[in-house]
Parts: sequence; C-alpha cells; structure tokens
Amino acid sequence: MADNGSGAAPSGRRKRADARRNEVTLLDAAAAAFVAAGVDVPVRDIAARAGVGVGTIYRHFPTRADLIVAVYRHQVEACAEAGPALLADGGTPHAALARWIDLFVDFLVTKHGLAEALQSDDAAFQSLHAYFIDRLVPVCGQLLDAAAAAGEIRPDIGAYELLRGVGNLCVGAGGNPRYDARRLVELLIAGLRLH
Amino acid sequence: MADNGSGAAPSGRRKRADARRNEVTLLDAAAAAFVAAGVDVPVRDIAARAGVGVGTIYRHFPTRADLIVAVYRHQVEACAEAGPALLADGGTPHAALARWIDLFVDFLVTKHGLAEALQSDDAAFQSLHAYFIDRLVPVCGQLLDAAAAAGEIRPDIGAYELLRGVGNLCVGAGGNPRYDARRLVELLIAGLRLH
DNA sequence: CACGATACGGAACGTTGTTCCGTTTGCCAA
DNA sequence: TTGGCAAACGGAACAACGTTCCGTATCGTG
Repeated sequence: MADNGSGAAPSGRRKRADARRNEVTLLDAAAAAFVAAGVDVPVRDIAARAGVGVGTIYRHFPTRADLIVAVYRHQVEACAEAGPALLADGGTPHAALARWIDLFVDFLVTKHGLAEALQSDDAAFQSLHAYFIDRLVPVCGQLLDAAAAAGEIRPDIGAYELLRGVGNLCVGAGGNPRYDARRLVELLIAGLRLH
Repeated sequence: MADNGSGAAPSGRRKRADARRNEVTLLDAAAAAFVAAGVDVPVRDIAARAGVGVGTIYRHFPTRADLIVAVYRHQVEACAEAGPALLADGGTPHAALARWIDLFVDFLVTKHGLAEALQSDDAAFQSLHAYFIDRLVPVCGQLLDAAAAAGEIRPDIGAYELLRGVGNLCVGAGGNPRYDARRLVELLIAGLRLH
C-alpha cells in the first residue's frame, strides 16, 4: 500500500523516482498551505511552496479535490475507524454517536475552508464530496442504527442528511467568537433524541 | 421614500431619468438572473440581460452584495415584520419562533445560492451579511427572549448564532432530494427546547 | 551510453470580478 | 431653443484564478 506512489497502483509499473519525490513534497507543501491560507489557497501558491510548476500538481492530482483528499486521507480514516470503536466502548449508542460527531466537527473546524469545500456543488469538488460520503456515511449510519435500535433517537433521519447538516453547521466556524459550531451541532444531536 | 432612486437620498439631488430607469431595469434583470442561475450569476450576464454595460451595474451597486440586498430587500423586510406578528398571534413563543424560522428557511431555500453567499467570508459580501444581521437578528432575539422568558427553551443561545446556524443548514438545499434542510432546522429548534 | 518513456515547468487560455476612461445624454440656464 | 456641463453610459482593459498544453529535461533500462 506504500510502495508505489499515490493511491491505487494502476497495474505493476513503478513511478519514476523524481515523481515519487515530488508527490510527497507536494503533499507537504499543500498541507502547509492549507493551514496557512485555507484549502482554497491558489494552486500557484502551493506550486511555489513546493518549488514545482503548476503542471506538476495537475499531473499528480487531476483536481484540487484529489489533492485535498490525499492530504487529509489519514485523518478521515482515523475518524471512520473511531466509529465502531466508540460503539464498542460501553456507553449508550447515543453517547457514542455524540462523541463521534464531535470528532468529525473537530476535524472540520480545524481545517480552514474544508467545510465550505465539502458543501460546494462545484464539479471540481465532486471527488472530495464522494470520498467523505463513501467513507463516513456508512460509519454514521451504523451509529445511527444502533441508537435507533436502542430507542434513543427518532429513526427518520438518514446518515447522509445528518452528516451533511453537521458539515454545514461547521461552515465559517473558524475564528468567529460569536459562532460556536460545536454548540449548534450539540443542539442538533439533542433534537434527534426522543423525549 | 420612493421619489429618488435607490435607497437613501444623499442630500436633495434628483438622479437623472435614465439612471432611475436603468436602476429598475437592472433590478428586474438581476432578479430574473438570480432565479435562472443563482445569485452567483456572472455580472456580465446580468448586464447583458438588462442591455447595459457592466460599468453601469457597478455605478448603481458598488458591490454584488448591494445588488442582492436591493433585489431581496422587500422579502427580508416582510420576514422581519412577521416576527412580532407571530408573537402576538396567540400561540406559545416557541411555536412563534418555530414558524418564524420556517419563514426564514423558506426564503433562503428558494433563493438559489443565497445561503452560500450569506455565509461567505468574502469581503464582497460583507454588506449582504451586515444587512441580514441588522434586520433579522433583533427580530430573532425578540422571539428567543420571549421563549426563554416562558421557560420553553434553554437561554444560552444567541440570536446571531441561531440564525447563522439555520442559514448554514440551508446551504446546498436546492434540488438535492437526500438533503432536507427544513427537517434539520426542525431538529435544531427541537434541540433548543427544555425537556 | 543511448534512447524512449516519463515527468517537468511555465506559458497560454478561458472565466470571472472590478476599474477606468472616452463618449453619449439628460437637464438646466441663458 | 439651444449651448454647455455634470451625470451616466458602454465596454475595453486589468488582475486573479483554475486548467490545459507542449517543448524541454530527466530517469531508467537495454
């Protein structure tokens, strides 16, 4: 899983050494740029930071979304894996759900502009959207099902809808002291509860 | 209030006839363009629709936000005025709040891209943001205070925060059948309730 | 070492928002 | 009525951005 470059190995061909080197350089530069200027940072800035041309970025990451996914893949995986773990941890399913959502919110609000990008219907972000959906909706669904089966929450809400709502609440949550996304998400989860 | 063009009369000077004519043409064209292509429709498209040059738009409406505000001012006013009316209508304050929020949600979800623009931290949308805040936060605060005074809701949530959360939930609510902003807002309001 | 495939750099293109200025036009006074 | 000037207009021009493209450089292999 970590011999070739990028994600899936097309067949058996090994990438050129400079290409593999540039890929990690690019990931580092992008991560730094995202922290410094948000995920909307101009592609040229990332290229400059990495000391490469913009063409190199697009060869490695056909869309901006692919770059974002690559940068955050580890953290998304960690979040996804935390779902079943929380469920098994002993508390009520609703508590597990609340804690998992908290993890998700923490992730989103610390990545400047990521929540915005996630909700954008721009075609360029489609693969970002798809990745988050594919990876996190099943996990959320599992938590939701468990809580519903335990009779703790109303059963008429879908995992996609909830996750998207939570993501939406995190939009613009950076820095503004008058807007605390966490509290609103808490309210939303509270509203899910039966009685 | 309707003798001069635009909003506030600078001093006593009457605008030229063609300028006044162009202003209403522009408002009509913008309204139509917003419906057809969302509030992010390119300025050039609006200009073409109105049969004027882009310069004319910028003279009348220095920023895109000013144009949006002008187009929707009537509806925002109506929403603002509905707040006290609902409160006086006899139901519980919480019911009045819920119905008012519903009005706000209806307004937002039917204006393609408006919710997104509202949350954008782009400097160009600052005056849009400011107008909505100025006009609606006090109304929402009044409803919130009444409900809190009646002991129906937890008192630790601000009007700005709530309105912004609701606005956020409306982002991307157009057309997607798997995402029903209204239901999530309902959940949020339910979560506000004590017990 | 030579040569083909691979990858690179950055110029160039298309799309936007916004500004600027030469030209036109409405309005008022003479 | 007409002359002149401030107001308003149109759209070319600029800047910032994402994305594509292709001539050039480099790697790895025979």
